Amino acid sequence: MNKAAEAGGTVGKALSVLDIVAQHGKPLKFNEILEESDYPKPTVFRLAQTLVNQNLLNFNKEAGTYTLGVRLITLAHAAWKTASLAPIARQHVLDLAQNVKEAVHLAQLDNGQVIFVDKILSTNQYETLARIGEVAPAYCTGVGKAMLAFIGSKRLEITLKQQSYHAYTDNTHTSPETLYVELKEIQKSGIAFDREEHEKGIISIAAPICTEDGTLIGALSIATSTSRHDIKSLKMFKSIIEKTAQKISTDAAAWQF
Amino acid sequence: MNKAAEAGGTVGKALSVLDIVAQHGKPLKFNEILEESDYPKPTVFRLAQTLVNQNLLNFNKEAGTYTLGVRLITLAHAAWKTASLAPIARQHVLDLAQNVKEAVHLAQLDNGQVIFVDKILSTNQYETLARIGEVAPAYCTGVGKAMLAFIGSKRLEITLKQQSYHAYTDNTHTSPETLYVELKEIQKSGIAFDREEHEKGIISIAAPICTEDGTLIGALSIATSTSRHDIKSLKMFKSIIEKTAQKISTDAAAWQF
DNA sequence: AAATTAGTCTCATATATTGAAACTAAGTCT
DNA sequence: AGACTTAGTTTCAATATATGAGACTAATTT
Repeated sequence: MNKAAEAGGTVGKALSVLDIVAQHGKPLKFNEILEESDYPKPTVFRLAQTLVNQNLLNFNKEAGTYTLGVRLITLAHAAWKTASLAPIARQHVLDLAQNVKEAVHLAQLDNGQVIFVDKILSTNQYETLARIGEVAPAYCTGVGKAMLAFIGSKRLEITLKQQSYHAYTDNTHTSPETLYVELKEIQKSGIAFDREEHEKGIISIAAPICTEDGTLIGALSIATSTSRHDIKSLKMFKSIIEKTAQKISTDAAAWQF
Repeated sequence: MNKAAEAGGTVGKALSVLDIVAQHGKPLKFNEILEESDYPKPTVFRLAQTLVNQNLLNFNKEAGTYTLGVRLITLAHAAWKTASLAPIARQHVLDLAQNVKEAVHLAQLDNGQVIFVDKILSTNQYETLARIGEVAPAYCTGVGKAMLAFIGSKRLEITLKQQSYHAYTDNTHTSPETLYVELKEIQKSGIAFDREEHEKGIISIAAPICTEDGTLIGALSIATSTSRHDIKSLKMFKSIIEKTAQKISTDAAAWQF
């Protein structure tokens, strides 16, 4: 289950421990970490110690629990600023959100997973902050499918295998085959839809963001609820979302990507 | 210069490379990393490779440059959600910002440094996002001094030594001695001020956030510019900022901290 | 074409990591 | 209480891993 953990190095093992803590999202006792880990007790113990020394993990002496360390937040700030599309795209994402008065999401692909690098919500503009960095599956989200469609055939082949095809709703793709058919359509139309595939009641329209030479760098979506829109009315946004994606693309090119 | 890098382990060395990339905030060539690093060429090379394998670094094959990897953003999201005060304090921070119509900052202390875990700006509510995770020195910021004053004497002693005492402005403390005198006052009053010590024209009033039993967990500040306020008028906010800190403290206690 | 520089690879050596087992500390049960 | 279970920590010899001087290659520069 730990994605990149099979790597031999010590660093990989340490990160697998970090992942375990991250995935649970709550303070974990040593034993809980141990059970999830593939490594023997003393090894995990030392790995945890190392991570604590490095401020990547935090050890609460009273409760005897581990949580993620604040150093990660510092690192991520730098990552977000330099390695993500977000700072470049920000103004365009804001403009789009203002324009359509709906939630706008900016995402990138990492290891077959969707990572949201920016989110602007229409109703409560503050909620946004809490959700940057969230991950979602690629095969059942608008941004995910938009990116898969333009990822290139070799990488797509690998990525299709990485997906879990869990049926979140009745509309979720449960096999690479049906997904592949839809991706072909998306390649033609340049636009992807999420038809309540990840969450009942939530739909979205998404467009890929590519560089001049066609390299995929991210995706953009307008997400809303079935109470306010349906797929038909989302199609109205096709033109504006494509234009925004285009603007982000040119800005990204200017700023060496 | 690399804080926790002297640790013997491989993980520490790898992180020191990560830090180098993070600190520069731009794509770095191998050689640039090498020059900053204390380790010999092949070692740094392999460390970088490992980090790329782990998705902590990103290697741009065309440009031959390294940037931070998106995996950090995912990790940080988890860290922010579980290990920082921000999600617990959020509503109170928002309320305070609405109330005073000035920027409100929420910070924690890590290794003698201030880390901003939440920021709400009065004017442009969007700018906030870009700055979470930013770090600042403790000895010349409102939140920093508020935290130092309540950190406890043994930890204070260590932390005072970690500060650089660089004179950002004419008002910056340049020695532990004068700083210590002010910290004593802050302990009495329970409130700290930034008198343009970090940046000319920027002042703030800050309050520590402690648990029931007096353990420091963070700090809160209202920051503004000298064009809108002076220290005297900032004192108006003493009561409201203390009340907010108190509310956050009780909420934090309820949610096991 | 020669010289310089940046980046990658090799391999004997040194070192850090490993994990079975033993141990301590802290609960649980009878 | 004392015996029993479980969680957390330490030891230490065996071993796998990381190390880095130097060699090599690729790409620039002179």
